[in-house]
Amino acid sequence: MVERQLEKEGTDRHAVGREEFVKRVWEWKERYGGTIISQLKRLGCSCDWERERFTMDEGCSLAVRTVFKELYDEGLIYRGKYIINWCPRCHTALSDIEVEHQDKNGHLWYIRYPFADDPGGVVVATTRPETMLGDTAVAVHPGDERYADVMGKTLILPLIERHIPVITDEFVDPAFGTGAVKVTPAHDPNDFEIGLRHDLEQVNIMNPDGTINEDGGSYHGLDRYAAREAVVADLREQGLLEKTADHLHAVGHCYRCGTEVEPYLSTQWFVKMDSLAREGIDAVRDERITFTPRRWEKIYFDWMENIRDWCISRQLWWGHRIPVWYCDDCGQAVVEVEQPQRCPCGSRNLRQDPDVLDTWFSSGLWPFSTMGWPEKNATLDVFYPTSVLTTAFDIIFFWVARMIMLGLRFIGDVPFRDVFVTALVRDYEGKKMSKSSGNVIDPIDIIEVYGTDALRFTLASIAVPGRDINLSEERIEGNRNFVNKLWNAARLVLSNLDGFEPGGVDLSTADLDLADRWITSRLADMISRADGAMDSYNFSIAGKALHQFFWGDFCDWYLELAKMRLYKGTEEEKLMSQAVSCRVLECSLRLLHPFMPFVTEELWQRMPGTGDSIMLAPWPSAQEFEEDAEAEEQMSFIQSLVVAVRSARSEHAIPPAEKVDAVFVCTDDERLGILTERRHYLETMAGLGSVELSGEVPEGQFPMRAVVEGAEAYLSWDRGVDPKEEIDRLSRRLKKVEEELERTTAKLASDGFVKKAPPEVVGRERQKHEQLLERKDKLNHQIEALEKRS
RNA sequence: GGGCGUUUAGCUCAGCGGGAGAGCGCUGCCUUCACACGGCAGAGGUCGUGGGUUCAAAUCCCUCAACGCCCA
Repeated sequence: MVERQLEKEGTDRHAVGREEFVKRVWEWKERYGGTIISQLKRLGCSCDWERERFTMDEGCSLAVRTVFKELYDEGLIYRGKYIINWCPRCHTALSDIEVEHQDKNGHLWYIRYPFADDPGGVVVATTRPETMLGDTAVAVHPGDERYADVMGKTLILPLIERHIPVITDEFVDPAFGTGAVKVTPAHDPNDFEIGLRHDLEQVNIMNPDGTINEDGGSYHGLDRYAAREAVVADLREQGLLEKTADHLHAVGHCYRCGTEVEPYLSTQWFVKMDSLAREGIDAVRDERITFTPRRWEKIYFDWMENIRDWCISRQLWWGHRIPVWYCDDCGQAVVEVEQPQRCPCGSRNLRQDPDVLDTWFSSGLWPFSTMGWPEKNATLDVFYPTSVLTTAFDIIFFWVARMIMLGLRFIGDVPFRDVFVTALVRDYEGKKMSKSSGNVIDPIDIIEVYGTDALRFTLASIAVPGRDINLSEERIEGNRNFVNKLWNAARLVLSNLDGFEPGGVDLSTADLDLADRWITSRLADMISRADGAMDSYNFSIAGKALHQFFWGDFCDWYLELAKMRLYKGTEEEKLMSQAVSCRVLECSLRLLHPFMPFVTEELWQRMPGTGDSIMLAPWPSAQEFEEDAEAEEQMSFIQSLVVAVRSARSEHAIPPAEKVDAVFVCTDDERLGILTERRHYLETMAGLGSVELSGEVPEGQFPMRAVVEGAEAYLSWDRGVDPKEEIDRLSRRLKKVEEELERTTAKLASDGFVKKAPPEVVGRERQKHEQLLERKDKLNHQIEALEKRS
């Protein structure tokens, strides 16, 4: 960012100098570094802010120097001249993973290299003709018979006129191009390896800025792209360009600035990876560390098993300076944690290595450098290892793998137990958000419109492990409505607490109403589902369970029924209802708190008998509530009748305020008893006038009818209902029942099913079949009765 | 080239061996004393294609197709 700023000012870091540049980066950091922290705070993240750290802090710096020295003394850090990835714009080396590959349409140029002594020559194919200026051999596969007679011959490198040998190497793919490849040890990683095997000269033809140097002959001074055109033009003129073909190939780009990366021969510092990687692999293989979802472990293994030494030096000015000093007098390199005063040879002429370390080198130490390491201390003892690291997949290589390796090496234990790989938040079309495509959603903007609670609940409830999130505003809006629902439900509960004393009712011994027992049981069930989901990082399932419980059970049924007792009940009924409402609401708030921290805190503190902060309240346990199968079954029976009546009313467009008269018929005494006891539930929830309960089908008109499991409803409305419409309505229901019956009949008729399926599955199917038969029968009777009368 | 993921209601996605689901959108009714950012009811799907395993497949295996991602 600072470099971009300088560019706008028409200057660059070389012009302002190292000291000034570093000063400006610090200024930038002071001004904008707080952005992410303030975003986290707006999101309601309850971190221990006193422990906030920055990678360039002095403590981290000491850890970095200590690690460097230890690894150096052990021989795991070394300096050498190798092919690295070079960014000609940043003027620095990059590690392998800092290079991003993109497929590009290029060309494959076929170039003839003439023999030195004979007529003819060898044709090589290349995607980068300009690098031929640095060629020091041509290679073919040793088994390639086409080239059997040219192996060992000498060629003349066109344009440069250098004599180069034809060598054989297993690496060459006979199927690619002509089967003969040019070898440029200083400008291609594979050629570099070939060069070492065959002791070839390494001719570097490029300057650090990507222009051709004096070893590039007449092309000296041209940049690499201009040089390519010039080389191709000259070859064509000399008749050495055999042909040009279109070719798609991957081109590496700098992950910071996007410039095409140049494989470049230079002296850099490296970390030997094999032993570190092996320990890192073992830690995951024997499950001292577990990834969620598990499939990321495979990605981790693939990378760790094919890892190459890590180039850690950067020719940048911002970062931890490499703790190496070179003696001007004896040439020795001195590696120390603190700046040495003199060289072991006695000289005081020491110069520190100008390079800095890869930022991921210091980041890799984060789990312990932030806890005061290398000093032994209580923080480290208590908090290392941490329980879970949450991150996105694109950071597994950069950071997670390195934290694991360095943690194991320096602390002797894994830095964390679980690695939870979160989904990536993409835009509504599933595109990765990026500044260049302008589809970035700033969480702060969303928060301004919908609130943090809605955003958090949305992210959590669509976070399914292993799947990316397409974030759309509609979805957030829906959850903003849920926050609103929560607020209003709480308002209802809190505004009806006259005479209520927290703790005044002992719910464990109280004589609870059916609705109370039912909601408590539902709550217990929801808690255990949510708990299980959270344990396995299934936030989506947990969020849905909470949403369904709170809106679908608590608001739509429990509170509607509670109103009856709150507004018109006896003093005792009112108290009971207040107590249960409060208890369920309070518990819901605690469960919802991780998803919606702000609204739950606000409401919780308004509730009677709660403490200072919901953040300090214990997590609810399903054991606090009783699962009550009987209450659930009775309630669901009543619900089905209510829904049946409401359907009939709605489909005949009877206004909600109008009362409907009903006779409910149950042949089963127990069910009849339930209805008798809870007739007021039916009255309130279904909008009924006169209600009669009976063991027998009633005489009379009853133009609306309904069948549910175990009961029938006969309804009439004083303003009349068209019997024809009712016949149609019931026939539609009948059709559905008959369709389902066909399926169950076929299933039960199958010998294989009855014999081989588990008995409980067959039993369930039989029961379902019986119920469908009963419903079909009753619907038929009802339709017939209506037809007779019309 | 190697690997991974996705394909289910108009849209966004859950479900991953025994009853096709949610949210949004849509249709109808409702200014009911917490909430119209609401209530009630409803329409809508041969679960990408073609095979296989199984008594049973959206769910497991294989083929293909489309889209996306990672690595080389």
